[in-house]
Amino acid sequence: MKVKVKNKMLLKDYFTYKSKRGLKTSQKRLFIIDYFLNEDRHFSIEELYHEIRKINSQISFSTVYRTLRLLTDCGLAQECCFAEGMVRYEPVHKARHHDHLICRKCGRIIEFENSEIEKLQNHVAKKFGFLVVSHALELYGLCTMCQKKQRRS
Amino acid sequence: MKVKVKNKMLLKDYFTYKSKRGLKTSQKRLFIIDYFLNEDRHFSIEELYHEIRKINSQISFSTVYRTLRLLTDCGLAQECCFAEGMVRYEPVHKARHHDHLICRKCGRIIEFENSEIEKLQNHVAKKFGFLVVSHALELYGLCTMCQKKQRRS
DNA sequence: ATGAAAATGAAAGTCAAAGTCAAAAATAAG
DNA sequence: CTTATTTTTGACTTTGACTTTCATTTTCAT
Ligand SMILES: [Mn+2]
Ligand SMILES: [Mn+2]
Ligand SMILES: [Zn+2]
Ligand SMILES: [Zn+2]
Repeated sequence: MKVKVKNKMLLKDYFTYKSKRGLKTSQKRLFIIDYFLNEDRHFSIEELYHEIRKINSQISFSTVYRTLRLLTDCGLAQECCFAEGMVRYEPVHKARHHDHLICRKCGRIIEFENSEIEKLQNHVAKKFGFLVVSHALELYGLCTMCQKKQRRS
Repeated sequence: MKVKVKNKMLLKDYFTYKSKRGLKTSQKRLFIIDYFLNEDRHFSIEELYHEIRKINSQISFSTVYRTLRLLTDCGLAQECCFAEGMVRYEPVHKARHHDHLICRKCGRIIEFENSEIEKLQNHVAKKFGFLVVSHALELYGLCTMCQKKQRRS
C-alpha cells in the first residue's frame, strides 16, 4: 500500500515535526493525515474513522485516534469541544482564527470571524486583569434550512 | 433528619415544579437543593457530592446527581460544559445571562456580562440567516493571581 | 396509621477516551 | 540487499464521567 499524497504543501509542518522528533511515517498515517487535511471539516474521531474505513479497511480506530492527537501536537489540527459531549478535530488553516455557528438539528457548522467581538473580549479580560490564552465562542441554534423545515411541519 | 432551609425564597420555583409533577420532597433532596442554591458556585457533581458528604455523610452520589438534573429540569440550575471534560452546574440567578473567564491554572471562574458582544453575536447570526437558541463564550487563560505566581517562579 | 407512589443507594452498565503490549512496518547500519 | 533497531499498529483492556437498575426506604394523601 503506497499512498499518493494529494497536496504535499499541507504536510510540510508534519514532516518538520517528524524530523525533529525522530518519527517514522507509515503509509497508514500518511493516508489519514492527507485525507483529514484535504477534507477540511470538523471530524469526530469516530466519523473520520468510518469514512476512512470505506476507502481503506485496513486502518484501525487506534491509528486514527493517535494520528489526530499527533496532528494536534504538531499544530496541524485543533480540538473543538462543542456541546455534544465529544471532541471534534479541525485542520488549522494557515489562515486565521474563527468561531462557530452550530445547528442543533442537522449538525451543520458555519465558521465566522468577527474582530469586533475579539476586541471586546480582550477588553473584558483586561478589566479583570485576566490573561487570555484561548477562547471558545459558539452560537447554537437552527440553520436556515432547518428553520424552513420546521415551519413546514 | 430535618433540614432547616436557609432561604425559602430560592426554593419557590422548585416547589412549583414539584407540585405540577407530583414529586415528593425528601429531606436529603431538600438539603442538596438548599446547599447548592446558597453556595451559588459552579459545581461539578463530584465536587458538590464531596462537600455535602462532609456535612451529611448519609447522602449518596446518585442522589446528588439526580438532584442536579432535577434542578436543571425545573430551571433552577444550568449545565456548564467548559473545556474540562466534565459538566458543571450553576444556579440560574433570577437575574441575567452571563459568560465566563476561566483560569486554566487554579480553576477560578469569573462571570461577566457584555451586551455589546451579545449584540454583535446576533448580528453575525442574522448575516447567516441563523436562529440562535443559546451560546457559549468562555475565555481561558490565567487569572491575576496565577499570573503573579508564574512571574515569581 | 396505612398503603400507593416516589426517592434512595449500591451496584452494574455505557461510552468516549486513553493505555498496554506483542506483532508488523519503517528506516538506519552494514 | 540484509539485518538490526526503533517506531507504529491493532486488538484488547482500563479509565472515568456519567446513567440506569432495582430492592429497600421514605414520603404523604387519605
Ligand atoms: Mn472551524
Ligand atoms: Mn456562571
Ligand atoms: Zn441545520
Ligand atoms: Zn488562577
